[in-house]
Amino acid sequence: MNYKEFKKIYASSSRDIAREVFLENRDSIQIKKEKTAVKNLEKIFNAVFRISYKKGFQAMSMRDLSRETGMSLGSLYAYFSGKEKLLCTIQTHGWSIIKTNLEQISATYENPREKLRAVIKGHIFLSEFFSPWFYFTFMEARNIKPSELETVKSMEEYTQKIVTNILRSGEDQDIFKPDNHELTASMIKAMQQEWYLKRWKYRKLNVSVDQFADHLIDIVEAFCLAQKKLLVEDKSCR
Amino acid sequence: MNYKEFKKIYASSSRDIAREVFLENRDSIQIKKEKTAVKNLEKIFNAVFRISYKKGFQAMSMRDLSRETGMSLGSLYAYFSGKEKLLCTIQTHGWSIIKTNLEQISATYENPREKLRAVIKGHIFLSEFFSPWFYFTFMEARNIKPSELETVKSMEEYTQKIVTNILRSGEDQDIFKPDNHELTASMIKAMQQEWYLKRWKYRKLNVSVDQFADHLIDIVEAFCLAQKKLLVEDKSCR
DNA sequence: AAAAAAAACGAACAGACGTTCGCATTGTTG
DNA sequence: CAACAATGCGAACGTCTGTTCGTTTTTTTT
Repeated sequence: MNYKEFKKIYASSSRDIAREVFLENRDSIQIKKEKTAVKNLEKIFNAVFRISYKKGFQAMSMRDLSRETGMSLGSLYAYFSGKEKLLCTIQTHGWSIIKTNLEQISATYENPREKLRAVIKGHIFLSEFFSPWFYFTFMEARNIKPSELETVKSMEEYTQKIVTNILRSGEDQDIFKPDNHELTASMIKAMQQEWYLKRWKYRKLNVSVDQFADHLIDIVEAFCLAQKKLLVEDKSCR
Repeated sequence: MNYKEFKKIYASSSRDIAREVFLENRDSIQIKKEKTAVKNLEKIFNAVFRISYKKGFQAMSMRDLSRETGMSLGSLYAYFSGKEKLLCTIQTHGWSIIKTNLEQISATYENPREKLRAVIKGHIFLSEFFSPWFYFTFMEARNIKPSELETVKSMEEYTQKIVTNILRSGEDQDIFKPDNHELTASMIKAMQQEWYLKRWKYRKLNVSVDQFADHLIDIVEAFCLAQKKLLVEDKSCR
């Protein structure tokens, strides 16, 4: 599967995401009409991402946000009870996007090698598709208050566990070689994060998301596959 | 080389770093006596790192810094002309630490395989030793003003180029297999960064810096070494 | 088109921010 | 132990912050 095919299957617009957030927070949002609320939520999120990317969420003032969205200060507070709540909503929903999609992808495949490929690629393609959400979720994580922070950290551990488990079950079937799979999973995650944290670099290098994902999989398989399988190139599930 | 040996060779205290910063900025610092200045600079840097780690540099107020250092607001401004200057000084010196040490390590070895190992390990050991500097340099990079930002970005490219060049010269000597070395170097860097960005995770997993570095080198060599060399384990330069 | 509901507005407020500066304290020199 | 320089101090200033709320504008309903 390449990114183009991926997009066809998992297509969902930023409008769709805004609608999800609206339905989840209907009680705390003062706007009744779905159409109005969704339209403005979308505007708000995009503005937050644009400003935060440049100077960070803390440095973004509500007046910045008002200017960028074209909405007044008063209006903004009809959509969120405060700046803190806004941050928290984006964080929570960001993780929910990652979790939901990754679980679905993981459940689709049985064979560990295929599964590993699918999950690695899936994560990268997701981060490409929801780039601002991923970037924001990572970079602004430390700004949320301690009570919510535990939720976020457990999410982080959860997504890593998915990869660890694949490696472990692959080892049981003699497809992957034995090793410290927690550590390997961490490394994989670090390389996946690279894609959305340093996107500007790869645009400059003219590296496509497909190239990046394939390269990462090559590295992982060169290390993880049991030796005897190493020289037998399996192009079938590429 | 392991971390313990590394520390012996490259030992320098946070006091030493403070002295370097003092000597570099003697004209903009109002304090004349080296002993006083260095002592307080050290206090200031440590306080900045502690606070910034928790809530970020932007969110740190000068009153926070005053409280954490035990110095008055007025005193702080004798050491730095302003908050912006403080950020800039730490950023600049952080990169200088990385660059200077990495160049020295790189120059020590000739053989590409040894050189690659030394540079990878060196970077990780450096980041362990100067952990707050590395973390701060990465996480607060986007807060510096655009004019200085180019300097920082070129530093980033420079340190990556060191690895790219090793891979290239290794390919010429048939030690490494041909590939997109820029991309591989990026991946290596991403994994190196993982160590100082997520240090809490590895403390929890009980993974030592030596284990981490060795694991990373195993991954890199499994992928980079030319096939015929792959099964011949070379323990000599571990 | 009148009445009611929903949404948008932005001046105003209290508090926190970075920075300054006149004065107090400490350390050094003759 | 004066005299002086060096350093430390924190109240005070203007600006910017997040947030509120009475009002106006827009949309929907009658």
